[in-house]
Amino acid sequence: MVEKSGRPAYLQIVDDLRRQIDAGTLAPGDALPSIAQLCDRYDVSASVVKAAISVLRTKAIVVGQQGKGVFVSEAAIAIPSDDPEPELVSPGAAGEILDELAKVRRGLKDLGDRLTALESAVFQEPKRSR
Amino acid sequence: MVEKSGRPAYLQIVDDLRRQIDAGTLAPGDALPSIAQLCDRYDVSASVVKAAISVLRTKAIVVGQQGKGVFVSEAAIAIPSDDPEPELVSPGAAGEILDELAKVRRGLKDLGDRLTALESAVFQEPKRSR
DNA sequence: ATGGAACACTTGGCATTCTATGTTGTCAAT
DNA sequence: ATTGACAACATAGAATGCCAAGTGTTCCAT
Repeated sequence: MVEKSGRPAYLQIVDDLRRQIDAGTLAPGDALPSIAQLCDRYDVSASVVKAAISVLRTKAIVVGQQGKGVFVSEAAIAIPSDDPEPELVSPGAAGEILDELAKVRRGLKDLGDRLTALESAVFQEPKRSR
Repeated sequence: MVEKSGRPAYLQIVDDLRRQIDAGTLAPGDALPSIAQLCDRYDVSASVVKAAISVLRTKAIVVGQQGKGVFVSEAAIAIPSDDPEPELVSPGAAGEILDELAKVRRGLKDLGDRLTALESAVFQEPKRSR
C-alpha cells in the first residue's frame, strides 16, 4: 500500500487515516484498526504505524487508550487537515457549526431519555443513584 | 535529568525545550543541541530524543535540516505552549461555539458509553432480548 | 594552491526487541 | 454459579542498531 514516492511511509499513513476521518469512514468515537492490523494493511513495521499514530496523537486528532485501542477524537473534524499555522475560522462556517451543535444536542437528549428509561428498568437496587 | 515522575521522558524533554524557547534561551533561528548532545544531557537514548523532537516538529515549533541541525521555528513564540486540544483561535464567538460543541460531544460520548454498557447488561439477561 | 577524496557529524527513517500496563474473554476450580 | 487464574491482545515507552543522505572539515596528491 505504501507507495515508494518521496514521502515517508509514516506520513503516508497519516494522510490516509486523516482522509478516512474526513470522509467519515472513521467517525469520531470510532476505533482505528489495531497496530497489528495496520502493519498488515500497509505492509510496514510497527514502528512506522506507531510513528503515524504518534503524529495524529500530538495533533489531538486521535486519542489512545491503553489496552483498548486508538479512537478518533470527538473534535477531530474541527481540526484543519493542514495546519501550517492554527487557522482562523472562516466567517461562513458559523452556520455549519450551529447546525452541528443542534444536531448533537438532539442526539444528547435522545440518549438521555433512553438511558433514563433503561436505568429505571434495569436497576431496582436502592444504592443506585444518578 | 529526567525525573522519574509519571510523565514520559520524551514529554519531559519536550517541556524542557519548550521552556527554553519561551524563556529565550533558545531563540528563533537558533539550533538545538544535537541529538547526541541531548542524549548526553538528559541521559536517555536517541529514540527518546528523537521522539521529543518529532513532537516539536509536528507542532511546527522546530524545523529540522538534514545534515545541519534542528532549528527553532521563527513562529515558535506564536504557538501556545499548552494545548490540551489544538483549538482554533477564536475570532469572537466562534471559539465559544466550538467549545460548546466539543463539550456536548464529550457528554454525548459519555452517555453513549453508559447506554452501551446498560444495553449489553440487559442483553445478557436471558429473560429479555431486543 | 587547488581539487578531490576521506572522514566525522548531523538529521531522518525504519526495523527489531523488550518491558510495562490495561482490557477482555475463557475456563477451570471451588 | 461465582470467583479467580490465565492467556490473548491492545497501547505506551524505551533501547538499540542500521542505513540513507546532507554538511563541513581536513588533509593529501596533483
